[in-house]
Amino acid sequence: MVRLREFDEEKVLQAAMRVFWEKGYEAASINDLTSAMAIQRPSLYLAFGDKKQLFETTLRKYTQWHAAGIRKKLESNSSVREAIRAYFEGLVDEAYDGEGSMGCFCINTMVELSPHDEKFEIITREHQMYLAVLFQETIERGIRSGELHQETNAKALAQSLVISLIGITVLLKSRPDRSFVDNAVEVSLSLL
Amino acid sequence: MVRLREFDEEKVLQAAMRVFWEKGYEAASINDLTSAMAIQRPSLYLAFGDKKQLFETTLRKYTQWHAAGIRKKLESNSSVREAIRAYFEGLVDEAYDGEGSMGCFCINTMVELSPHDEKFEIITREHQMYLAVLFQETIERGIRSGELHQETNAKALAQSLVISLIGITVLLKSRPDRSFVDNAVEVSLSLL
DNA sequence: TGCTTTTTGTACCTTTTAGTATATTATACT
DNA sequence: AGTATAATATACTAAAAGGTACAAAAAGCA
Repeated sequence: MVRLREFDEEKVLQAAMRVFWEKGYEAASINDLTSAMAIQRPSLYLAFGDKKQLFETTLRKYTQWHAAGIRKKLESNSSVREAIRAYFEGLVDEAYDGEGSMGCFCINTMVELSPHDEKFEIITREHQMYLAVLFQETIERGIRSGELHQETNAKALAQSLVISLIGITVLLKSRPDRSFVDNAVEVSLSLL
Repeated sequence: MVRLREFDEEKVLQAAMRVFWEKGYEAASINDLTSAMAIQRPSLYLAFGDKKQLFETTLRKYTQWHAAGIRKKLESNSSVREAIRAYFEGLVDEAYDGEGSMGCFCINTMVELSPHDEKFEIITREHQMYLAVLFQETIERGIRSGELHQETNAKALAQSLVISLIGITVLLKSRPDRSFVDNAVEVSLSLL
């Protein structure tokens, strides 16, 4: 029965994600969203619920996409050191190439919403924990292959890398001298 | 000549700072501010300019206060390792003692405003650079005293500590298991 | 073809937003 | 004491916010 959606749900959600990612939850207005999504206001409410629900949907999409991207990059290099180095250096390169990067939607949400909304506290925490597991598995692979010392504390090291990742991503927003970030990356990698 | 202010500028600025610190720039309304400051709306505009100007004033106050606090803590212990450890552990303790901590106003601003407003990009960048200098001076003191190796790269290490500080402060907003943060602190301190 | 059902577009609602006009009050100086 | 001056309080404005009512439109099925 009946009339079907005229828009591609996947595409409009991606447009909404981009708006929330760039502006944050509060600063993104419904008008910003409907413009970017190219749908009418009632269609938004009908298809995705209110602003908070739409935000949650886009954030969940983001965390899945983000985690998959990191996993792929970490698995793409047989050398664990090189894989992790490439990931960190890629982040930095992106930030200093032309227009700069957009940072991390999940980190933005941790700062803006997690302290005031338990739902987002949980979503963001679980994402960071998942990233830590990805790093840990990568480090354990390096231990098995003999690339890293047998006594390496994979879990603690992985958690420390997640902390560095967050710190770098946030600091990049203030556009510091590249050497600042390069040094920090080098020190972090020296732990491996 | 004439009628004098009925309010203590220092106190009301502190109240405003607290509002912006807790809620962020967008989510803090003028009503929130005037309530917390216990002044009337036109008094706010007359004394402090518009919302953005007031925000900037409170942020500058914050960075001064924050830097002075860190400096004092780092100088308060003759052992450099112990001073830095105490600082990081104090942060974590605060976050897990009862109601949790409020994070860092400057970091919040880096995430919310720096990407969209050059003025805040500069203020937040300079604050982080200043913190890095404070850590660097502390590390150099440790090198001079013989507590740290002569070959220690004080600058790079200090910058890495600032990155860790940011990462920990942000991650704490998602209330992760304490062991996560404890491990990351331990790894960071192992670099000293 | 016509009926049912869901999406769409227009227009609207209420509340809240940042910011201000104005009149009143209180003080310091003449 | 009276006057000039600045801060206060009340009340307001215009714009924008999030959200919705309702009628028109479109598609599957009888």
